[in-house]
Amino acid sequence: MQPSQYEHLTPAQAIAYQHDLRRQINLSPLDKPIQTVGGADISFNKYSEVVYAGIVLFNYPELKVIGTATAISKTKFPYISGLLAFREVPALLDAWNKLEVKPDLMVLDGQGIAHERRTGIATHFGLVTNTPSIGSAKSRLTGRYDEPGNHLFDQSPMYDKGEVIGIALRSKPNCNPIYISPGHRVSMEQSVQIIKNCIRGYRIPEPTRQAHLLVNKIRIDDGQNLNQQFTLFD
DNA sequence: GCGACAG
DNA sequence: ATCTTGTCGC
Repeated sequence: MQPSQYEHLTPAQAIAYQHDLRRQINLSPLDKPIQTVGGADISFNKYSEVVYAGIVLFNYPELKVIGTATAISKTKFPYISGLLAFREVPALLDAWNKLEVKPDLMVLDGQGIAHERRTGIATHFGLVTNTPSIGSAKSRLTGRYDEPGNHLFDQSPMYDKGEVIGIALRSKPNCNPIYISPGHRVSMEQSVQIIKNCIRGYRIPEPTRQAHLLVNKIRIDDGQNLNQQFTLFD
């Protein structure tokens, strides 16, 4: 199945595809230390099919920005809880394909295996690109957990059907936790450690945080261009 | 049937 | 997710 064809899938077909993807997940630990990480996110205007995708590359663990890539495309696939990847991955791949050099690992805004079928957007993206990936979500999709303590990096495991599917991590005191889960080709423990190394005083880890700022900027800029074009005619 | 429900 | 200013709390 080609991501460019996702918009033609029915929800039932998308779910069937997730069952297929699930069998390909590999959560064995990374064998080599990573030197670069990428953060990805998308943005869009309410009621619009236009999506703005962006990826920011950093060296690791210093986290200096070493590159970016963006893409603007359209999607017909609606937002359906549990099927987020079918809406966002195609646009992210457009940005991904523009990168001169691919990062050793990607951090996505959403779940990895902390998903009812273990196929959150981070897992989906990791499988499609055959790249190690981690999911860092701002809210819970599924799984039960006890609230982690209120100190930096306090954590609590998330369970679903008897297995640990993620970690609720206190990335900043007095803020809600973030939900970390491996996407593909990285272990649960490594995922948490890498995300902790990407926290820079904000609740959201730097890769995803910078990607979010980037896509919002290109979205606003794009809106400015539209107004500018109309202005040229009056 | 009811409540939950990534972005 | 997006629309948006001030405001309560650490």
